[in-house]
Amino acid sequence: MRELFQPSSEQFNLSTILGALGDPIRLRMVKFLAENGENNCSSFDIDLQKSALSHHFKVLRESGLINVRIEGKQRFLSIRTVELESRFPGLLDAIIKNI
Amino acid sequence: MRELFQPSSEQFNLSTILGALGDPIRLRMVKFLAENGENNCSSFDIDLQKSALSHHFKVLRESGLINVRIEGKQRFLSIRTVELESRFPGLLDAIIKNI
DNA sequence: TTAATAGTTCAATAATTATTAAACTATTTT
DNA sequence: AAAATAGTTTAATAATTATTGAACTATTAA
Repeated sequence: MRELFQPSSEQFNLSTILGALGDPIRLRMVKFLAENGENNCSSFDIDLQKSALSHHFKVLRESGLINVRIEGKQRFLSIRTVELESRFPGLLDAIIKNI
Repeated sequence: MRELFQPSSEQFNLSTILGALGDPIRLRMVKFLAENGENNCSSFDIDLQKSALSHHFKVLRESGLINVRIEGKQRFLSIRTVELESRFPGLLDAIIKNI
């Protein structure tokens, strides 16, 4: 499987990040990760095909919002809390508190 | 001219608001209003036709981000700071500080 | 009262994004 | 080694959003 691109925090772009969250499904995904911490892709209770879920994970990942850790045949997703906080102080907190 | 719809703060929706800001042009518009306060539509230095600008103003307005005050033949736009703060505490500040 | 100004709206098209279904990759289990 | 699992990728289509240009509305100025 190919490398999964993840931007460095200097590459983060605010409107890209807001755009990624400007979708109810992706906002739900982030809310779930904020509440439950790192989880694999199958843990999300969202009624979409796996390829559509994968698409949304990709948008979140490429925006810089989530990290993907590969372990065996699973991918564990988590919010890039530290990098987001250092690049956009206070932003993620303000969003998560208001989801 | 028809009524310009503006949602009440109870009607605000987080992903709609984030989606409205998830566009570089609209983020620029909000940044301009944040820095310069209320301004009319022609004050924005953005290279788009007036109908396209009007479209972006509409997205911002319908999301609840901006207020439109009609005065003569001009429309004065401003950020709905108070209502946004009461509905999503800390959110707008965190975004504006990071634009 | 005609023309100019400041926008909005509409219809058509272009561009982007989302969804599906099938094929694919890598890993683990049997 | 074969089959199952956990996803990703690709190609096609559907749906949404953006842009243009022209027509429109309301107000003000000549």
